[in-house]
Amino acid sequence: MDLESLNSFLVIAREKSISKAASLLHVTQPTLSSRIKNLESDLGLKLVNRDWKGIQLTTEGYYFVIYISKLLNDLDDVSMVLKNIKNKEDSQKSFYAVTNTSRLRIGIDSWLAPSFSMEILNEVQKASCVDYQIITRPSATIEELLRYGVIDMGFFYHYEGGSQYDSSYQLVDEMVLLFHSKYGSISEDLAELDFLSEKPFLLFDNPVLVYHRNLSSMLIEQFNIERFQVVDDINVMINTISLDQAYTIVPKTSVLHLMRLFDLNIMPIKYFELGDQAEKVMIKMAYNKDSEFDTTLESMTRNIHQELVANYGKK
Amino acid sequence: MDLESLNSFLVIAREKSISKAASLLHVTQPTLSSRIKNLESDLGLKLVNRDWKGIQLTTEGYYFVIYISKLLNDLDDVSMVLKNIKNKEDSQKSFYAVTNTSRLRIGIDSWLAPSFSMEILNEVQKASCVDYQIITRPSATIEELLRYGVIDMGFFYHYEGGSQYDSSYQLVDEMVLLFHSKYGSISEDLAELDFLSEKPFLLFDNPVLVYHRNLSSMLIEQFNIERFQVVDDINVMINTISLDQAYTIVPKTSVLHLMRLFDLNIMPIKYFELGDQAEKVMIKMAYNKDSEFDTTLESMTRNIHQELVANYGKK
DNA sequence: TAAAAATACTCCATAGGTATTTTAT
DNA sequence: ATAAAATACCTATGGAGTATTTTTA
Repeated sequence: MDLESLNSFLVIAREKSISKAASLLHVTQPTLSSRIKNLESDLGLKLVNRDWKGIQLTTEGYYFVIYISKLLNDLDDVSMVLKNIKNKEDSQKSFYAVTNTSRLRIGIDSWLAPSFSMEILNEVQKASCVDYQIITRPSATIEELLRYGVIDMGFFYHYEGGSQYDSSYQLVDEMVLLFHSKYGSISEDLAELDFLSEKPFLLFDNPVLVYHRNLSSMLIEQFNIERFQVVDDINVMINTISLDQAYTIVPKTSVLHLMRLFDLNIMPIKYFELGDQAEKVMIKMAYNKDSEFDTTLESMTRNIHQELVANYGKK
Repeated sequence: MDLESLNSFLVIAREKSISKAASLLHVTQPTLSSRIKNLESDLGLKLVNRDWKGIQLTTEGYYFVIYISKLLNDLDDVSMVLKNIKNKEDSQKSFYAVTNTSRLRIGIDSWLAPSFSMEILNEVQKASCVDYQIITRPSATIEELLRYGVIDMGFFYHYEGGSQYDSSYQLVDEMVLLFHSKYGSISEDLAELDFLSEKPFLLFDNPVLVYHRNLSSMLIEQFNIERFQVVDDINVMINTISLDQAYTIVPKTSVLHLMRLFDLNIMPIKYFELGDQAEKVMIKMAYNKDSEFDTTLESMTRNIHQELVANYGKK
């Protein structure tokens, strides 16, 4: 699987014709033909249906386009930014700030960032650390960056089977059920909830959120969920629920920053902590022992952990 | 630039040695040497500094790692999801929902989604359209997906030089200055603001947000901003400002869903609409004329546009 | 001198081209 | 018959290997 093929696939998807795409890309038709053939065999599935009038995307092809187009755009953008750093000296000042290597780098999982960044920023401020940078990425990437030594501290969801950290603290994140506030306060027994069958379950379509996907599969079986609605952004999720179009289950921390709004009834959403009725997820906080900030990091991580435990409770 | 090289670069970055990376990747040292050499010449810059003890990342190298690691993870995840659709039949039910082709697909820019999704979901509900999907991506991707015919309707920021749409409505988004509420209500004259020089400017480090980058460069020149803080997530941005660690400027729509919290003083943030003092950005709403939903789309888009204008004003 | 990376050179795998066949209407 | 994609086959580029040299503490 190479970038050239991925781009070719996008052009083919747009033109709905290998021949047209070929002339646009200044290559021959058989070349493109074999490119997507290779792509398909790499993935182990058909991306397009061939037909004498041209081609059309398969279900998988549609799904692939939606992700690949963002991916290639992202790559282009990063390359462009890097090239601009070198070329344009008028943007130097601001990009120096962005790329400055000597600052403290803290990575946070994108779902944890809305709530955790508050305690983290507070602690950074206390340590009177002026040059720092918060990097928000999916958990797997945060773990990787920590291993690479590119970030000094990381806050992320940890799945079983992941690597071990000696220099880390942890925190348990439990699941909460989110639903429209017009439904009465719910009892302990989930099976009694009527909207579980009336409304669709809001499924998070983000390939990156492995744990959410696994969790969903589990729930679907456990509660025999039949109807689904799909969403890929937490704000859209919140809006969907507040319009009573669906219900869902998320890790508590991802909506912690919103709970005050739920409680004050500023947002018509209620939540129910599932406790042992759903699998919990583990949050890890680790720092890089090889970092130049080593001693500071140790105490910062400990303080942040204490702060988080105090604010969000449970172990 | 190919995926193999990008992955090799990550392993080299982690191992801080070409030789070690080579043995891990089961290739020879000269092979890897030439791979990153090619990568560097593609990008037109040095990613690593060579030295007799091994290699270390340049400033640009650091920046690149942070983006590339997410990018490759994303690609792996998408491939994995697609493979799973085919293989595991137990996840069929939920993934059918995700990949179902016949539903109405609506794309929204990630920054517009928190506020716009409310009106859009409302309209979808009114049209009693049960099978729909909201796709959240950067504006450039939304435009592309619309052109590909992969989504039926799109809401995105439009930059000059972009393509034209006959089937579209538009809306002007103006800039707002965000700062801690402890500062008094500000006058019309930005030059008088004391915190403009006291606090750092919060820069959004997201290569995807071209318009924000351009805007920043403009402001930096206009107000001669010297100090910067860097952020890559809107929630972290809000938290930073509410801790009075910085101020910033964003398109109004991206914080519309939070303004009520600012006004009610639930969040200690004030905003000031910059009006003509900063360049405005254009929001486009377009639909796909070739879609099977054609007639419905026409009226839906119009209704949503009316609704948005009524709620968020100005043209 | 030693450990790492760069260079020089060779080879072969494969991507891409040309010519042709297949397919479906 | 036609317009598109697939197949067969050939060619040549460039990626990967081996052997060697350069670099610097």
